[in-house]
Order: sequence, then structure tokens, then C-alpha cells
Amino acid sequence: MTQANRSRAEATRHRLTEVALDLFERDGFDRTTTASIAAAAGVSEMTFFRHFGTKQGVLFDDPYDPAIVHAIAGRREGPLLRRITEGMRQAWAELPEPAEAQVRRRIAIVATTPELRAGMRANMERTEDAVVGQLVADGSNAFDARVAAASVMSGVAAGLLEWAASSDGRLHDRLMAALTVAGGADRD
Amino acid sequence: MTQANRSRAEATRHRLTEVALDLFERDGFDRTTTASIAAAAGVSEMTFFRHFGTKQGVLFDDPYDPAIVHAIAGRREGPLLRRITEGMRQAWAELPEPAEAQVRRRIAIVATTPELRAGMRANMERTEDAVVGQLVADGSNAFDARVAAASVMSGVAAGLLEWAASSDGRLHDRLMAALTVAGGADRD
DNA sequence: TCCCCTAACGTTAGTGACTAACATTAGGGG
DNA sequence: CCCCTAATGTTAGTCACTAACGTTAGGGGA
Repeated sequence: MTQANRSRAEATRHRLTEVALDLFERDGFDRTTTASIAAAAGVSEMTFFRHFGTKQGVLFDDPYDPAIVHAIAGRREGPLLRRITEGMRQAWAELPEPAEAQVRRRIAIVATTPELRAGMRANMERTEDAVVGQLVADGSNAFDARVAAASVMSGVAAGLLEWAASSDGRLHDRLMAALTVAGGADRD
Repeated sequence: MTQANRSRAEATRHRLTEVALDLFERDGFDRTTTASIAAAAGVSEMTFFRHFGTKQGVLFDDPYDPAIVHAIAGRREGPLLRRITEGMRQAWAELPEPAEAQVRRRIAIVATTPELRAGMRANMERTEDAVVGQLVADGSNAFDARVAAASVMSGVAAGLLEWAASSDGRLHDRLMAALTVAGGADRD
């Protein structure tokens, strides 16, 4: 009852994503209109917006937060930067590795457009808020927690963008490297 | 020759900024149209866009970078995070303190709208690029430099947003606190 | 002081993202 | 197999932003 036709919506959504990625790669994000995406997927423009809200939405479709928050909870040793980066390491280890090609494809598109790079950061705000909430619950003051969480999130985002753009190395390695630097230690 | 009527343009620009800030504060950023800003300033809508390019542009009007880059140059001791935060401390000390009320007014507006928070980060990309350039020139690899610069810039941005939103403390103190946390050390 | 040149501004006509209100269809559950 | 409702369609807008071209105002050189 509450969710009849579940698969039809999912099919449309999947078709829209595929078509959108193709068009973004071929013509660039700016030169692709939402109308053309909808047309190529065989639906109306409204349907696109019902599924993704914004044109950028089709590129930012994650649900990671809970694992990260869980891995940070209770961790109370060392400076905030370390606690967050260590937590993210642990969360990453416990999560199933996502389809690397798929991820790279999306981030590569994001890397090419300033508007999208900003959007990526905006998208991480949700995760950032969750991290801040947990740190405050563990006794940190809100200001420090916010600054530390924002630092790490943006550091990681920057690392992912560099990875997707310069296409060297594996996702896992680059992520670990970014976490090391963002944690305050250098490598080499 | 090359710049007749310099003062007329500056006057218009100044009028637009004042009026825009007033309207943003009164009605919110989203509910203020560029048309209404232009009308209230007594010019056409086109003139607004000629001066600021985008609706957000009127809020992001800085020129800080050179001092920061200069303060980072040559600094080669310690991890990247420290070198950047220490450099920013030094740059801040050498620069004339900006009009605090003016700054707070703008950032307070930015803090209230997600779209603008993202825009603030996008706006710092220019400074971030400059910092990365200097670090690479000083021998760092590009990946680490990018991650570290992004971390610090976003940490600072987050700190400024918290400061303007919760209106406690002085700009200088909050900035220093943010730099401490973003540098990898905690306070208290 | 008085033109004159050009920066600054205006007008018009458009594109494209996004929204609201209401009508229609398709497909799974009873 | 029909019915109910999620999913989609239609229409008609608003608003940020752009391009091309026409108009004015005000400061510098005579």
C-alpha cells in the first residue's frame, strides 16, 4: 500500500542517473539541460526534479553518515582532528568498498566544474553536522567540534577531487593519504 | 582616458552593496530578487550584474590572498597543517584589522543560507589555490598540499560562520581559536 | 569653459533551473 | 481482475543570468 510501484520509480531513477552521467561526460555539466536529460530518459522534466530536486542532485546520492558517527562515538583520546580521521579510517574499513569506477566517474565530473565542487562541500554538510553532534555529545565545545569536522571533511573532499582528476592511485590509498594529512601528520 | 567616471561606478557599486545587505537582512537572501535590489538602488538589473556577476557576488568582495601566500613562503618546519595555520596567523597580524561590524554583518547573512555557505567555500578556492601554489613551490607534493590547504581554509570558514551566527567573542579571538584547532592542537 | 569620447548605464529578448496546482496513468495488492 | 494510489504528465508561471545593441553622462583635453 504505502509503496506500490516501487520498482517503476527505481527504474526511472536509475535510467535518469545513467543518462545524466553520459550527457555530463559528453557535453559538460553546464551545457547539459535538465530538459535534455529528461527527454533522453523518456520522461518529463518534472519527473527529473521529483527524483533529484536539483540538477546537481543526480550527482550527490550518498548515505554514509551513520557508520562514521558510530566510529567516532566514545573515542576520547587525542586532539579532535585525530579522533575524526581515525574514526573515518575505522568506518571505511567496516563498510563494503563501493564500486570504484562508479565513484570515480561521478567525482571526475564534479572536479571539472567549480559550481559542482562547491556543491560537493555543501553535500558534506549533513555528514559534518552528524560528526559535530557526536563530538558535542562526547563533551567537546561546539565551536572546536565544528572547526575540526569542517577541516577533515573538506580535506577528504579535496583529496577525492585530486584523485578523480589526476587518475593515479587507488581510491583506498588516496583516502588514507588524505586522512593522514588532514590529521596533522605528513607522509613522504 | 582608460578610466573616466571612476567615481560614478564606485558610487553605484557602493549603493548596490548597502541596499542589498539591507534587503537580505530584512527579507532573507532567497526572498530578495536582484530586480528589487536594482530598483532600490535606482539602477537597472543589468547594472547589478555588471558589477557583481552573480547575486552572491555582492557578499563576497575580498582581496586577501597575497599576504597569506607571502607569510607561508619559506616556512618549511613542521607538518603542512601547522605551516599554513602559522602563516595565516602571521598574515593576520600584519594586515590592518578590517571593520569588524561590516564583516560580521556579511557573514551573518551567509550563515543563514546553505546556498551561501557553499558559496563562501567556493570563494575561498582562489586563496586555497594560491596557498597550494606556494607550498608546491616550496617542495611539497600537490596532493598533500591540496588536502592541507582545503582543511585549513574550511576550518577557518566554519569558525567564522560560528562566530557570526552565535555572536559571542571577538573576531580576532575566534579566528585564533579556529587556527589552533585546524592546526591539529586542541585548546582548553 | 566647452565639446567629445568613452565608460557607465539602459532596453529588449531571450535561456534555463526550478516551483505550484491540478490532471492523468500505470501497475501491484486485495 | 479491478481498484487505489504512487508515479508521472501538463501548464503556467518566477527568477537568475546572458547577449546584442542603443543611450547618456561626466571628466579630460582644447
